[in-house]
Amino acid sequence: MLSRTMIAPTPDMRTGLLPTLPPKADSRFFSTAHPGLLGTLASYGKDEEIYGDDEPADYVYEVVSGAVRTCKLLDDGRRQIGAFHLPGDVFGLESGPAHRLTADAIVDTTVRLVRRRSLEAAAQGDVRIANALWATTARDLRHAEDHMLLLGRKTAKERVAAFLLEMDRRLTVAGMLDLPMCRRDIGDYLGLTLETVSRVLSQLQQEGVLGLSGARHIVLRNRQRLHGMNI
Amino acid sequence: MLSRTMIAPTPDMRTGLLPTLPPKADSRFFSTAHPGLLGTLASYGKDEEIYGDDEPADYVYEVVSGAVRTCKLLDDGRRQIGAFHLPGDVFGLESGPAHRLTADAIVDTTVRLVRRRSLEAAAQGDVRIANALWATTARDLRHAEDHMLLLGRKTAKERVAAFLLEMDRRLTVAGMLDLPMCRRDIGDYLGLTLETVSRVLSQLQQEGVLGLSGARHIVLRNRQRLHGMNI
DNA sequence: CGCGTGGTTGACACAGATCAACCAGAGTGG
DNA sequence: CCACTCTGGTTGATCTGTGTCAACCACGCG
Repeated sequence: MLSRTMIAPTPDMRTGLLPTLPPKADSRFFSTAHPGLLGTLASYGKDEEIYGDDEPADYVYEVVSGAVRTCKLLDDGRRQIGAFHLPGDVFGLESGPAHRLTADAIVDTTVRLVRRRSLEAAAQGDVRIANALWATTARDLRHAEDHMLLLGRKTAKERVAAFLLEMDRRLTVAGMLDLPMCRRDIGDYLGLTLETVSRVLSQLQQEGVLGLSGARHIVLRNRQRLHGMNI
Repeated sequence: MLSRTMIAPTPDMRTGLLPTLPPKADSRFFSTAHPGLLGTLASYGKDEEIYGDDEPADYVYEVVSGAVRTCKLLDDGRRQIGAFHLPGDVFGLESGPAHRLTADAIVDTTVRLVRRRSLEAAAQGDVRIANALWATTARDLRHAEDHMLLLGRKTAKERVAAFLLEMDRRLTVAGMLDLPMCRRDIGDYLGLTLETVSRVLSQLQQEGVLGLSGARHIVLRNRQRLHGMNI
Protein backbone atom coordinates (compact mmCIF):
# COMPACT_ATOMS: atom_id res chain seq x y z
CA MET A 1 0.00 0.00 0.00
CA LEU A 2 2.85 2.40 0.74
CA SER A 3 4.77 1.74 -2.45
CA ARG A 4 3.67 5.23 -3.44
CA THR A 5 5.58 8.35 -4.21
CA MET A 6 6.50 9.76 -0.83
CA ILE A 7 7.02 13.47 -0.65
CA ALA A 8 8.55 15.39 2.22
CA PRO A 9 5.82 17.46 3.86
CA THR A 10 6.23 21.05 2.69
CA PRO A 11 3.70 23.69 3.75
CA ASP A 12 2.64 24.69 0.25
CA MET A 13 2.06 21.15 -1.02
CA ARG A 14 -1.58 21.80 -0.23
CA THR A 15 -2.16 23.58 -3.51
CA GLY A 16 -3.14 21.04 -6.11
CA LEU A 17 -5.47 20.34 -8.99
CA LEU A 18 -8.48 21.41 -6.99
CA PRO A 19 -8.83 24.48 -4.85
CA THR A 20 -8.00 23.94 -1.21
CA LEU A 21 -10.88 24.66 1.11
CA PRO A 22 -10.47 25.91 4.65
CA PRO A 23 -9.84 22.89 6.88
CA LYS A 24 -12.98 21.18 8.19
CA ALA A 25 -13.78 21.52 11.88
CA ASP A 26 -13.18 17.84 12.52
CA SER A 27 -9.93 17.62 10.62
CA ARG A 28 -8.36 20.07 13.05
CA PHE A 29 -6.72 17.23 14.98
CA PHE A 30 -4.96 16.48 11.72
CA SER A 31 -1.73 18.33 10.95
CA THR A 32 -2.30 21.95 11.95
CA ALA A 33 -3.27 21.65 15.59
CA HIS A 34 -0.71 18.98 16.41
CA PRO A 35 2.64 19.46 14.73
CA GLY A 36 3.85 16.14 16.05
CA LEU A 37 1.27 14.45 13.84
CA LEU A 38 2.21 16.18 10.61
CA GLY A 39 2.12 13.00 8.64
CA THR A 40 3.56 11.96 5.33
CA LEU A 41 2.45 12.97 1.87
CA ALA A 42 1.72 10.34 -0.76
CA SER A 43 0.49 10.62 -4.33
CA TYR A 44 -1.75 8.33 -6.32
CA GLY A 45 -2.55 8.32 -10.01
CA LYS A 46 -6.03 8.41 -11.52
CA ASP A 47 -7.99 5.24 -10.62
CA GLU A 48 -5.24 3.97 -8.38
CA GLU A 49 -6.33 2.17 -5.21
CA ILE A 50 -5.36 3.86 -1.94
CA TYR A 51 -6.57 1.03 0.25
CA GLY A 52 -8.83 -1.96 -0.20
CA ASP A 53 -11.87 -3.34 1.51
CA ASP A 54 -10.85 -5.46 4.53
CA GLU A 55 -7.27 -4.23 4.59
CA PRO A 56 -5.94 -3.33 8.05
CA ALA A 57 -6.89 0.26 8.88
CA ASP A 58 -3.48 1.45 10.04
CA TYR A 59 -3.55 4.92 8.50
CA VAL A 60 -5.87 7.88 8.41
CA TYR A 61 -5.88 10.10 5.34
CA GLU A 62 -6.54 13.71 4.49
CA VAL A 63 -6.98 14.80 0.90
CA VAL A 64 -4.46 17.49 0.06
CA SER A 65 -5.28 17.79 -3.63
CA GLY A 66 -7.34 15.77 -6.07
CA ALA A 67 -10.37 13.65 -5.17
CA VAL A 68 -11.07 10.22 -3.70
CA ARG A 69 -14.07 7.88 -3.82
CA THR A 70 -14.81 5.24 -1.19
CA CYS A 71 -17.00 2.40 -2.38
CA LYS A 72 -18.35 -1.09 -1.94
CA LEU A 73 -18.26 -3.56 -4.79
CA LEU A 74 -20.34 -6.64 -5.52
CA ASP A 75 -18.63 -9.44 -7.45
CA ASP A 76 -20.87 -8.94 -10.49
CA GLY A 77 -19.52 -5.40 -10.83
CA ARG A 78 -22.31 -3.46 -9.16
CA ARG A 79 -20.77 -0.65 -7.15
CA GLN A 80 -21.99 1.78 -4.52
CA ILE A 81 -19.91 4.84 -3.83
CA GLY A 82 -20.42 5.89 -0.23
CA ALA A 83 -18.75 9.27 -0.42
CA PHE A 84 -16.50 11.54 -2.40
CA HIS A 85 -13.58 13.05 -0.52
CA LEU A 86 -12.28 16.45 -1.58
CA PRO A 87 -9.35 18.57 -0.43
CA GLY A 88 -9.52 19.06 3.32
CA ASP A 89 -11.61 15.94 3.91
CA VAL A 90 -10.45 13.19 6.23
CA PHE A 91 -11.18 9.60 5.20
CA GLY A 92 -10.19 6.07 6.10
CA LEU A 93 -10.62 6.53 9.85
CA GLU A 94 -11.95 3.34 11.43
CA SER A 95 -12.70 2.36 14.98
CA GLY A 96 -12.35 -1.34 14.19
CA PRO A 97 -9.37 -3.22 12.76
CA ALA A 98 -10.10 -3.06 9.01
CA HIS A 99 -11.38 -0.74 6.30
CA ARG A 100 -15.00 -1.32 5.28
CA LEU A 101 -14.76 0.24 1.85
CA THR A 102 -12.22 0.57 -0.91
CA ALA A 103 -10.69 4.00 -1.51
CA ASP A 104 -9.31 5.07 -4.83
CA ALA A 105 -8.11 8.25 -6.46
CA ILE A 106 -10.56 9.73 -8.97
CA VAL A 107 -7.88 11.97 -10.47
CA ASP A 108 -4.19 12.36 -9.64
CA THR A 109 -4.32 12.88 -5.91
CA THR A 110 -2.05 13.77 -3.03
CA VAL A 111 -2.99 12.75 0.51
CA ARG A 112 -1.45 13.32 3.89
CA LEU A 113 -1.42 10.18 6.01
CA VAL A 114 -0.96 9.64 9.69
CA ARG A 115 -0.58 6.38 11.58
CA ARG A 116 -3.81 5.68 13.35
CA ARG A 117 -1.86 4.42 16.37
CA SER A 118 -0.33 7.87 16.78
CA LEU A 119 -3.75 9.48 16.75
CA GLU A 120 -5.13 7.02 19.26
CA ALA A 121 -2.09 7.49 21.47
CA ALA A 122 -2.62 11.26 21.33
CA ALA A 123 -6.30 10.72 22.13
CA GLN A 124 -5.34 8.94 25.37
CA GLY A 125 -3.77 12.11 26.69
CA ASP A 126 -6.03 14.70 25.15
CA VAL A 127 -9.81 14.38 25.39
CA ARG A 128 -10.23 16.92 22.60
CA ILE A 129 -8.46 14.58 20.20
CA ALA A 130 -10.58 11.65 21.32
CA ASN A 131 -13.61 13.85 20.69
CA ALA A 132 -12.36 14.84 17.27
CA LEU A 133 -11.97 11.18 16.28
CA TRP A 134 -15.50 10.47 17.41
CA ALA A 135 -16.83 13.59 15.67
CA THR A 136 -15.22 12.54 12.41
CA THR A 137 -16.96 9.17 12.49
CA ALA A 138 -20.19 10.90 13.52
CA ARG A 139 -20.00 13.24 10.54
CA ASP A 140 -19.56 10.28 8.20
CA LEU A 141 -22.58 8.67 9.83
CA ARG A 142 -24.71 11.78 9.31
CA HIS A 143 -23.76 11.81 5.66
CA ALA A 144 -24.60 8.14 5.33
CA GLU A 145 -28.00 8.66 6.97
CA ASP A 146 -28.86 11.45 4.56
CA HIS A 147 -27.64 9.32 1.70
CA MET A 148 -29.80 6.36 2.72
CA LEU A 149 -32.86 8.59 2.39
CA LEU A 150 -31.68 9.66 -1.05
CA LEU A 151 -30.98 6.10 -2.21
CA GLY A 152 -34.11 4.58 -0.72
CA ARG A 153 -36.73 7.20 -1.46
CA LYS A 154 -35.75 9.94 -3.89
CA THR A 155 -36.35 10.20 -7.63
CA ALA A 156 -33.56 10.52 -10.17
CA LYS A 157 -34.10 14.25 -10.49
CA GLU A 158 -34.07 14.76 -6.73
CA ARG A 159 -30.87 12.73 -6.45
CA VAL A 160 -29.06 14.71 -9.10
CA ALA A 161 -30.26 17.98 -7.56
CA ALA A 162 -28.94 16.85 -4.17
CA PHE A 163 -25.63 15.88 -5.74
CA LEU A 164 -25.25 19.24 -7.46
CA LEU A 165 -26.01 21.14 -4.28
CA GLU A 166 -23.57 19.01 -2.29
CA MET A 167 -20.79 19.56 -4.80
CA ASP A 168 -21.69 23.24 -5.07
CA ARG A 169 -21.26 23.59 -1.34
CA ARG A 170 -17.99 21.69 -1.35
CA LEU A 171 -16.12 22.77 -4.43
CA THR A 172 -17.60 25.74 -6.20
CA VAL A 173 -15.06 28.48 -6.87
CA ALA A 174 -16.07 31.71 -8.58
CA GLY A 175 -19.54 30.37 -9.38
CA MET A 176 -17.99 27.42 -11.23
CA LEU A 177 -18.40 23.76 -10.44
CA ASP A 178 -15.53 21.63 -11.73
CA LEU A 179 -16.39 17.98 -11.25
CA PRO A 180 -13.46 15.62 -10.83
CA MET A 181 -15.61 12.51 -11.38
CA CYS A 182 -17.16 10.94 -14.47
CA ARG A 183 -20.85 10.17 -15.07
CA ARG A 184 -20.42 6.57 -13.98
CA ASP A 185 -19.04 7.66 -10.61
CA ILE A 186 -21.96 10.04 -10.15
CA GLY A 187 -24.36 7.24 -11.04
CA ASP A 188 -22.71 4.82 -8.64
CA TYR A 189 -22.92 7.45 -5.93
CA LEU A 190 -26.61 8.19 -6.57
CA GLY A 191 -27.77 4.63 -7.23
CA LEU A 192 -28.49 5.43 -10.89
CA THR A 193 -26.98 4.54 -14.26
CA LEU A 194 -24.64 6.92 -16.01
CA GLU A 195 -27.23 7.36 -18.77
CA THR A 196 -29.89 8.52 -16.33
CA VAL A 197 -27.44 10.99 -14.76
CA SER A 198 -26.63 12.34 -18.22
CA ARG A 199 -30.30 12.64 -19.16
CA VAL A 200 -31.24 14.47 -15.97
CA LEU A 201 -28.34 16.89 -16.36
CA SER A 202 -29.41 17.60 -19.95
CA GLN A 203 -32.97 18.13 -18.78
CA LEU A 204 -31.83 20.56 -16.07
CA GLN A 205 -29.83 22.44 -18.67
CA GLN A 206 -32.92 22.58 -20.91
CA GLU A 207 -34.88 23.99 -17.99
CA GLY A 208 -32.23 26.66 -17.48
CA VAL A 209 -31.34 25.47 -14.00
CA LEU A 210 -27.70 24.96 -14.96
CA GLY A 211 -25.23 25.58 -17.72
CA LEU A 212 -22.89 22.89 -19.04
CA SER A 213 -19.68 23.93 -20.73
CA GLY A 214 -17.91 20.65 -21.19
CA ALA A 215 -19.44 17.74 -19.30
CA ARG A 216 -17.59 18.43 -16.06
CA HIS A 217 -17.85 22.18 -16.04
CA ILE A 218 -21.15 23.26 -14.52
CA VAL A 219 -22.61 26.62 -13.58
CA LEU A 220 -25.65 26.57 -11.35
CA ARG A 221 -28.05 29.23 -12.57
CA ASN A 222 -30.94 28.65 -10.20
CA ARG A 223 -30.00 27.21 -6.82
CA GLN A 224 -33.48 27.94 -5.49
CA ARG A 225 -35.09 25.62 -8.05
CA LEU A 226 -32.49 22.97 -7.18
CA HIS A 227 -33.31 23.31 -3.50
CA GLY A 228 -36.96 22.91 -4.40
CA MET A 229 -36.20 19.62 -6.17
CA ASN A 230 -34.09 18.43 -3.27
CA ILE A 231 -37.16 18.45 -0.99
CA MET B 1 -40.31 13.84 25.89
CA LEU B 2 -40.00 12.43 29.38
CA SER B 3 -43.71 12.49 30.13
CA ARG B 4 -43.48 8.72 29.92
CA THR B 5 -44.08 6.01 32.42
CA MET B 6 -40.97 5.95 34.55
CA ILE B 7 -40.14 2.70 36.23
CA ALA B 8 -37.58 2.18 38.95
CA PRO B 9 -34.73 0.16 37.57
CA THR B 10 -35.02 -3.43 38.75
CA PRO B 11 -32.58 -6.05 37.50
CA ASP B 12 -35.13 -8.34 35.94
CA MET B 13 -36.96 -5.66 34.00
CA ARG B 14 -34.90 -6.82 31.06
CA THR B 15 -37.29 -9.63 30.23
CA GLY B 16 -39.96 -8.29 27.92
CA LEU B 17 -41.99 -9.03 24.84
CA LEU B 18 -38.92 -10.02 22.89
CA PRO B 19 -36.16 -12.32 24.04
CA THR B 20 -33.20 -10.51 25.56
CA LEU B 21 -29.98 -11.08 23.70
CA PRO B 22 -26.58 -11.07 25.33
CA PRO B 23 -25.43 -7.45 25.59
CA LYS B 24 -23.59 -6.15 22.52
CA ALA B 25 -19.88 -5.46 22.84
CA ASP B 26 -20.36 -1.75 22.44
CA SER B 27 -23.22 -1.43 24.88
CA ARG B 28 -20.96 -2.57 27.67
CA PHE B 29 -20.40 1.01 28.82
CA PHE B 30 -24.12 1.09 29.39
CA SER B 31 -25.45 -0.17 32.73
CA THR B 32 -23.49 -3.29 33.58
CA ALA B 33 -19.91 -2.11 33.53
CA HIS B 34 -20.66 1.19 35.26
CA PRO B 35 -23.20 0.94 38.05
CA GLY B 36 -23.17 4.70 38.46
CA LEU B 37 -24.74 4.98 35.02
CA LEU B 38 -27.60 2.59 35.61
CA GLY B 39 -30.11 4.89 34.01
CA THR B 40 -33.85 5.18 34.17
CA LEU B 41 -36.43 2.94 32.56
CA ALA B 42 -39.18 4.40 30.39
CA SER B 43 -41.99 2.77 28.45
CA TYR B 44 -43.58 3.78 25.16
CA GLY B 45 -46.70 2.48 23.48
CA LYS B 46 -46.89 1.17 19.93
CA ASP B 47 -46.11 3.93 17.39
CA GLU B 48 -45.26 6.42 20.10
CA GLU B 49 -42.41 8.80 19.37
CA ILE B 50 -39.37 8.49 21.63
CA TYR B 51 -37.57 11.49 20.22
CA GLY B 52 -37.90 13.62 17.12
CA ASP B 53 -35.61 14.75 14.37
CA ASP B 54 -33.65 17.87 15.43
CA GLU B 55 -34.53 17.54 19.11
CA PRO B 56 -31.59 18.06 21.48
CA ALA B 57 -29.73 14.78 21.94
CA ASP B 58 -29.53 14.79 25.73
CA TYR B 59 -30.14 11.10 26.33
CA VAL B 60 -28.80 7.81 25.08
CA TYR B 61 -31.11 4.81 24.96
CA GLU B 62 -30.87 1.07 25.24
CA VAL B 63 -33.76 -1.14 24.22
CA VAL B 64 -34.78 -3.34 27.14
CA SER B 65 -37.82 -4.93 25.53
CA GLY B 66 -39.81 -4.25 22.40
CA ALA B 67 -38.44 -2.70 19.21
CA VAL B 68 -37.64 0.77 17.89
CA ARG B 69 -37.26 2.24 14.41
CA THR B 70 -35.20 5.32 13.59
CA CYS B 71 -36.19 7.10 10.41
CA LYS B 72 -36.11 10.16 8.22
CA LEU B 73 -39.31 11.59 6.80
CA LEU B 74 -39.96 13.77 3.75
CA ASP B 75 -42.91 16.15 3.97
CA ASP B 76 -44.84 14.25 1.27
CA GLY B 77 -44.82 11.18 3.49
CA ARG B 78 -41.93 9.25 1.99
CA ARG B 79 -39.98 7.62 4.76
CA GLN B 80 -36.62 5.91 5.07
CA ILE B 81 -36.00 3.75 8.11
CA GLY B 82 -32.29 3.77 8.90
CA ALA B 83 -32.28 0.95 11.41
CA PHE B 84 -34.35 -1.26 13.67
CA HIS B 85 -33.26 -1.43 17.29
CA LEU B 86 -33.90 -4.62 19.23
CA PRO B 87 -33.35 -5.56 22.87
CA GLY B 88 -29.75 -4.91 23.84
CA ASP B 89 -29.21 -2.30 21.11
CA VAL B 90 -28.08 1.22 21.95
CA PHE B 91 -29.57 4.06 19.92
CA GLY B 92 -29.87 7.84 19.99
CA LEU B 93 -26.18 8.44 20.69
CA GLU B 94 -25.01 11.59 18.91
CA SER B 95 -21.72 13.40 18.85
CA GLY B 96 -23.40 16.67 17.83
CA PRO B 97 -26.12 18.62 19.61
CA ALA B 98 -29.27 17.17 18.01
CA HIS B 99 -30.82 13.90 16.85
CA ARG B 100 -30.65 13.34 13.10
CA LEU B 101 -33.53 10.89 12.90
CA THR B 102 -36.84 10.31 14.61
CA ALA B 103 -37.15 7.30 16.91
CA ASP B 104 -40.42 5.59 17.65
CA ALA B 105 -41.59 2.42 19.28
CA ILE B 106 -42.74 -0.27 16.85
CA VAL B 107 -44.50 -2.22 19.58
CA ASP B 108 -44.89 -1.52 23.30
CA THR B 109 -41.32 -0.88 24.31
CA THR B 110 -39.23 -0.31 27.42
CA VAL B 111 -35.92 1.52 27.16
CA ARG B 112 -33.19 2.38 29.61
CA LEU B 113 -31.97 5.93 29.24
CA VAL B 114 -28.86 7.67 30.45
CA ARG B 115 -27.98 11.36 30.27
CA ARG B 116 -25.43 11.83 27.56
CA ARG B 117 -23.61 14.35 29.74
CA SER B 118 -22.96 11.64 32.30
CA LEU B 119 -21.49 9.36 29.67
CA GLU B 120 -19.27 12.10 28.31
CA ALA B 121 -18.17 13.02 31.81
CA ALA B 122 -17.28 9.38 32.43
CA ALA B 123 -15.43 9.30 29.11
CA GLN B 124 -13.20 12.15 30.28
CA GLY B 125 -11.81 9.98 33.04
CA ASP B 126 -11.88 6.59 31.36
CA VAL B 127 -10.47 6.12 27.87
CA ARG B 128 -12.33 2.83 27.53
CA ILE B 129 -15.63 4.65 27.82
CA ALA B 130 -14.54 7.23 25.26
CA ASN B 131 -13.61 4.34 23.01
CA ALA B 132 -16.95 2.64 23.58
CA LEU B 133 -18.80 5.81 22.55
CA TRP B 134 -16.75 6.04 19.38
CA ALA B 135 -17.20 2.31 18.68
CA THR B 136 -20.97 2.65 18.99
CA THR B 137 -21.06 5.40 16.38
CA ALA B 138 -18.64 3.40 14.22
CA ARG B 139 -20.92 0.37 14.34
CA ASP B 140 -23.88 2.48 13.23
CA LEU B 141 -21.73 3.81 10.39
CA ARG B 142 -20.80 0.29 9.27
CA HIS B 143 -24.46 -0.65 9.21
CA ALA B 144 -25.30 2.48 7.22
CA GLU B 145 -22.54 1.73 4.69
CA ASP B 146 -23.84 -1.79 4.14
CA HIS B 147 -27.35 -0.42 3.85
CA MET B 148 -26.34 2.16 1.24
CA LEU B 149 -25.12 -0.69 -0.97
CA LEU B 150 -28.43 -2.48 -0.46
CA LEU B 151 -30.52 0.62 -1.22
CA GLY B 152 -28.46 1.78 -4.16
CA ARG B 153 -27.66 -1.46 -5.94
CA LYS B 154 -29.60 -4.53 -4.83
CA THR B 155 -32.76 -6.06 -6.29
CA ALA B 156 -35.96 -6.51 -4.31
CA LYS B 157 -35.24 -10.19 -3.72
CA GLU B 158 -31.69 -9.49 -2.56
CA ARG B 159 -32.97 -6.80 -0.20
CA VAL B 160 -35.56 -9.05 1.39
CA ALA B 161 -33.02 -11.87 1.70
CA ALA B 162 -30.60 -9.48 3.44
CA PHE B 163 -33.37 -8.34 5.76
CA LEU B 164 -34.32 -11.88 6.70
CA LEU B 165 -30.73 -12.83 7.41
CA GLU B 166 -30.20 -9.71 9.50
CA MET B 167 -33.31 -10.38 11.56
CA ASP B 168 -32.44 -14.06 11.79
CA ARG B 169 -29.07 -13.16 13.27
CA ARG B 170 -30.60 -10.66 15.67
CA LEU B 171 -33.80 -12.19 16.91
CA THR B 172 -34.26 -15.83 16.02
CA VAL B 173 -35.12 -17.99 19.00
CA ALA B 174 -35.60 -21.74 18.63
CA GLY B 175 -35.50 -21.51 14.84
CA MET B 176 -38.37 -19.02 14.88
CA LEU B 177 -38.33 -15.47 13.59
CA ASP B 178 -40.96 -13.25 15.21
CA LEU B 179 -41.02 -9.93 13.44
CA PRO B 180 -42.15 -6.94 15.50
CA MET B 181 -42.62 -4.72 12.43
CA CYS B 182 -45.30 -4.56 9.72
CA ARG B 183 -44.79 -4.86 5.97
CA ARG B 184 -44.76 -1.09 5.52
CA ASP B 185 -41.88 -0.75 8.01
CA ILE B 186 -39.93 -3.46 6.18
CA GLY B 187 -40.58 -1.67 2.90
CA ASP B 188 -39.47 1.67 4.29
CA TYR B 189 -36.32 0.01 5.60
CA LEU B 190 -35.52 -1.67 2.28
CA GLY B 191 -36.55 1.15 -0.05
CA LEU B 192 -39.47 -0.89 -1.42
CA THR B 193 -43.27 -0.76 -1.19
CA LEU B 194 -45.11 -2.99 1.23
CA GLU B 195 -46.67 -4.80 -1.74
CA THR B 196 -43.28 -5.73 -3.15
CA VAL B 197 -42.12 -6.99 0.25
CA SER B 198 -45.25 -9.12 0.51
CA ARG B 199 -44.82 -10.51 -3.00
CA VAL B 200 -41.18 -11.43 -2.47
CA LEU B 201 -41.97 -13.14 0.83
CA SER B 202 -44.74 -15.14 -0.87
CA GLN B 203 -42.36 -16.08 -3.66
CA LEU B 204 -39.71 -17.22 -1.16
CA GLN B 205 -42.35 -19.31 0.58
CA GLN B 206 -43.33 -20.84 -2.78
CA GLU B 207 -39.68 -21.68 -3.40
CA GLY B 208 -39.51 -23.40 -0.02
CA VAL B 209 -36.89 -21.03 1.35
CA LEU B 210 -39.09 -20.04 4.26
CA GLY B 211 -42.32 -20.92 6.00
CA LEU B 212 -44.90 -18.30 6.97
CA SER B 213 -47.30 -19.07 9.79
CA GLY B 214 -49.02 -15.77 10.28
CA ALA B 215 -47.44 -12.86 8.47
CA ARG B 216 -44.95 -12.09 11.22
CA HIS B 217 -44.00 -15.62 12.13
CA ILE B 218 -41.26 -16.87 9.85
CA VAL B 219 -39.17 -20.03 9.78
CA LEU B 220 -36.11 -19.98 7.56
CA ARG B 221 -35.84 -23.36 5.88
CA ASN B 222 -32.82 -22.72 3.68
CA ARG B 223 -30.36 -20.15 4.96
CA GLN B 224 -27.82 -21.19 2.36
CA ARG B 225 -30.14 -20.17 -0.49
CA LEU B 226 -30.80 -16.88 1.29
CA HIS B 227 -27.08 -16.25 1.61
CA GLY B 228 -26.77 -16.97 -2.09
CA MET B 229 -29.39 -14.32 -2.87
CA ASN B 230 -27.71 -11.85 -0.53
CA ILE B 231 -24.56 -11.86 -2.79
C1' DC C 1 -5.14 12.31 -38.61
C1' DG C 2 -7.05 8.40 -36.39
C1' DC C 3 -8.09 6.44 -32.15
C1' DG C 4 -9.91 5.98 -27.56
C1' DT C 5 -12.38 7.42 -23.72
C1' DG C 6 -16.23 9.63 -21.93
C1' DG C 7 -20.69 11.72 -22.85
C1' DT C 8 -25.25 12.09 -25.10
C1' DT C 9 -29.35 10.53 -27.08
C1' DG C 10 -32.84 7.27 -28.79
C1' DA C 11 -35.69 2.94 -28.77
C1' DC C 12 -37.27 -0.41 -26.09
C1' DA C 13 -37.65 -3.58 -21.92
C1' DC C 14 -38.66 -4.54 -17.38
C1' DA C 15 -38.59 -4.36 -12.20
C1' DG C 16 -41.09 -2.50 -9.11
C1' DA C 17 -44.76 1.14 -8.14
C1' DT C 18 -49.53 2.13 -8.12
C1' DC C 19 -54.28 1.27 -7.77
C1' DA C 20 -57.72 -1.69 -6.40
C1' DA C 21 -60.06 -5.70 -4.77
C1' DC C 22 -60.16 -9.07 -1.59
C1' DC C 23 -58.88 -11.82 2.58
C1' DA C 24 -57.64 -13.15 7.53
C1' DG C 25 -57.32 -12.61 12.17
C1' DA C 26 -58.04 -9.87 16.37
C1' DG C 27 -60.81 -7.22 19.06
C1' DT C 28 -65.39 -5.47 20.42
C1' DG C 29 -69.94 -5.22 21.55
C1' DG C 30 -74.61 -6.96 21.33
C1' DC D 1 -71.17 -16.99 20.77
C1' DC D 2 -71.67 -14.71 16.78
C1' DA D 3 -71.84 -10.55 13.73
C1' DC D 4 -69.14 -6.37 12.84
C1' DT D 5 -65.36 -3.75 12.18
C1' DC D 6 -60.64 -2.57 11.75
C1' DT D 7 -56.03 -3.21 10.71
C1' DG D 8 -52.67 -5.50 8.26
C1' DG D 9 -51.62 -8.65 4.55
C1' DT D 10 -52.10 -10.73 -0.06
C1' DT D 11 -52.85 -10.80 -4.85
C1' DG D 12 -54.03 -9.09 -9.48
C1' DA D 13 -53.93 -5.64 -13.36
C1' DT D 14 -51.77 -2.01 -15.16
C1' DC D 15 -48.48 1.84 -15.40
C1' DT D 16 -44.12 4.14 -15.35
C1' DG D 17 -39.41 5.53 -14.10
C1' DT D 18 -35.34 3.95 -14.80
C1' DG D 19 -32.38 0.38 -16.84
C1' DT D 20 -30.51 -1.71 -21.00
C1' DC D 21 -28.71 -1.80 -25.46
C1' DA D 22 -27.00 0.57 -29.17
C1' DA D 23 -25.67 4.27 -32.12
C1' DC D 24 -23.48 8.34 -32.41
C1' DC D 25 -20.77 12.43 -30.98
C1' DA D 26 -16.82 15.31 -29.15
C1' DC D 27 -12.83 16.13 -27.37
C1' DG D 28 -7.93 15.15 -26.21
C1' DC D 29 -3.84 12.72 -27.29
C1' DG D 30 -0.27 9.96 -29.48
